[in-house]
Amino acid sequence: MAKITSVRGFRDILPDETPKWQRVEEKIREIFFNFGIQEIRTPVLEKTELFKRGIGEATDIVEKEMYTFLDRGNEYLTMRPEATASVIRAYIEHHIYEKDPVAKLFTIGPMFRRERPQKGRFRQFHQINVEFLGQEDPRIDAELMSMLMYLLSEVGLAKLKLEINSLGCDKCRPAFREKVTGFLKNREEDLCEDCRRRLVTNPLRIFDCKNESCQEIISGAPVILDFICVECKQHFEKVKEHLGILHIPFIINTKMVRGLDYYTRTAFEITTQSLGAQNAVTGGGRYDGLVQMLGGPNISGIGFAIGFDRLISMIPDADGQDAKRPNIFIAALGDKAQSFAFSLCNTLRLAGIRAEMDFSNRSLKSQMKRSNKLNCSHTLIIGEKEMEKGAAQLRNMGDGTQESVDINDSDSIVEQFTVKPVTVNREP
RNA sequence: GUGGGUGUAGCUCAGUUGGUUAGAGUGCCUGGUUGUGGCCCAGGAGGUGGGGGGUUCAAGUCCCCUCAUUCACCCCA
Repeated sequence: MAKITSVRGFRDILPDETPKWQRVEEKIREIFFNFGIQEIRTPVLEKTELFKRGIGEATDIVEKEMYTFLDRGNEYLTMRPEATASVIRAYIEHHIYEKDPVAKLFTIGPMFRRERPQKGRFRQFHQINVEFLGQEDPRIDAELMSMLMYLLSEVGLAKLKLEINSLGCDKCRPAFREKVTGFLKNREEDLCEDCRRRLVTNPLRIFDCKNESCQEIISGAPVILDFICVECKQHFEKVKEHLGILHIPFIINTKMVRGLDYYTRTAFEITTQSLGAQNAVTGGGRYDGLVQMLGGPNISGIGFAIGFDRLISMIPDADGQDAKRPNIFIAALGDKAQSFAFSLCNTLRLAGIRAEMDFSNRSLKSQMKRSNKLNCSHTLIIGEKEMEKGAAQLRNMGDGTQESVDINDSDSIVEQFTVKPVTVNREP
């Protein structure tokens, strides 16, 4: 029979890697807890319309990267390419703003975009999203970014670069957009092929172009910060001020624009070296018009997304951080001992002890080897002799010492391996 | 969607200008003690050379097609 392989761009995360994912996720949840951010879980499948309206019809994501299909009910559905639109949809649908004027939400899960896979880019990838809703105060922008920087350093990333910019609002951005378009129209012939196309579809993206000649042209282009309105300007000033208060280093990148249409005012991106071309670990920004655009009240919001896969690939391996719990391997020799061990193994597990055994009834040497390989702290040896005497040999795999234990007194074995519970006082 | 690289054992990879039984390390199994792991030693299993076609007396090696993968562009987290 021919092998069935996974779908292109969809990968398996194997047992070797999952402890790292768990460790990082645990750390992140802990930080979110301290910052008062609650988890929300939304479906992977949404109506296509949600993303068309939320992300923007003319964006690359919507135009050519979404997994969209006509459902049996004659309705277009899409595997979510990002999470913000879904979270806002749920926020509106369940009237979360009625319960509390401010909502701090996070979600973790797979997203889907049909791009050509490469380093740090998969068709199913994972994001950690945070959305702060109902807060227009620039301090929340600073709070969000400082938390993000803290979070990334806590999970082990170094040499992070925070870049910020303001994209203005729907009052001032259109004017700037026109200004830029006008400026670039005059130099259209010198732009690269892609940028000539962008001039029509999304002129602001030309700022991002890596082509040298385009960069040269754009360096003389109007700067958005000179065009944003007084309110946006003040907001941006306050954001910078409060990042300073929290001692968060940042650089202003007036050329940074975002790829999704819903962003307004504050936009930011954090990059590192070690990722190859996909150097963006995380990015985000303010989206004050999005809630309304999706049929809700006029509520402001700001959020970010971390590329979980990229994050994981940059974090050094645990190296013993996944602490070995006391555990035991039962080496049973002979049929009688094997069936006794089968039952004992279960008893130990039910008592909360990680226990393993080998059903093969192989030589003691082989079973010892396996115990060693599994990194067991102890091996309980039960053979014919032990079955007769009712006393097995408990070998410490660290120092090689052995002691005799009563095999019918499983309670005392359990006691030896039980970790003393640590009491945690957590405010309700 | 565009361009380049790479597909040889479970894994990481060698393999000279085409040449006879395709190798190493690691992992796996067994043995070196009547029933004691790690280190060491010995032996063993494991390969349709990604797939298909072609050139040739002869192809893992050269050519074409195809698939997969990877890096970059694009785009983004």
